[in-house]
Amino acid sequence: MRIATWNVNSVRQRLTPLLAFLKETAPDVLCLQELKCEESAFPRMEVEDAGYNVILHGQKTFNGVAILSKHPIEESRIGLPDFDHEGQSRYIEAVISHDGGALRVASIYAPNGNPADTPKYDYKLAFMEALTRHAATLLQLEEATVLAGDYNIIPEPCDVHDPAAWASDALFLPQSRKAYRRLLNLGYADALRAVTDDAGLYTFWDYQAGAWQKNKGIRIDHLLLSPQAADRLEGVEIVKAMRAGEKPSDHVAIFAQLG
DNA sequence: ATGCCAATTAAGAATTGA
Repeated sequence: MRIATWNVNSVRQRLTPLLAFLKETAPDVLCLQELKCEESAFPRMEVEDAGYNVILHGQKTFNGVAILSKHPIEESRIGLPDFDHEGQSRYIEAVISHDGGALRVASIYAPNGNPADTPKYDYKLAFMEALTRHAATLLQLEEATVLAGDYNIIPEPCDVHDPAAWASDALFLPQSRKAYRRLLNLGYADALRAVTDDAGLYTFWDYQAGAWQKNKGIRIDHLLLSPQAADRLEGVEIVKAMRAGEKPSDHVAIFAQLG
């Protein structure tokens, strides 16, 4: 069972790379973020023709999340409980059935939060609080669960090319990192950190200032695994080559393989 | 310190992103 997450930065702009990705890597489940379109504009036919079931929560212009699955989608929820999302489509969750088992998967697009001295940062922290509450509830189900997506948080200094340059950024502020740790401390494993301590493993490179060419990246796309999922973890792969493709997203996909 | 680039909306430039 291979689960991937990818911030596509507009699913319509990224349709060709998306279909190529599905064909070449054949994920069992793919979580997408930043669709940047309403459901009616989502390329449903193309994705279904590629062999995927799809559920999504779209929104005009901004945000938007989806779950694509080769396997049946049994149940789903849109939005976090007890959270006023202010019209922003950032959370969708589904149960995927496969080989007689089940896997719960969430596709998450956490707020950026910049500039940090504005209500945008308050919203980021409020979202993380609501996500943490819900993640705690999900743990009580004692299921294999994967909380995947763009968390917009750099967990540790080893996850950013130049920690000092990001010190006052909403993605790397102590309160942001603390919110991420709080989520892990519930009992979730950061899939990448379960398999390696290596520094410099990034999932995002800015379009600007030659960030990709200079490898000035950050790690902000994460797969969080419940204990039942973490016990099945066999490997993690960041698909770095996607960033060098034609019309790339500024994010690349990351896979977790579960046995 | 700021822009650098990309996408959206909508018809030029503003907003958002990270």
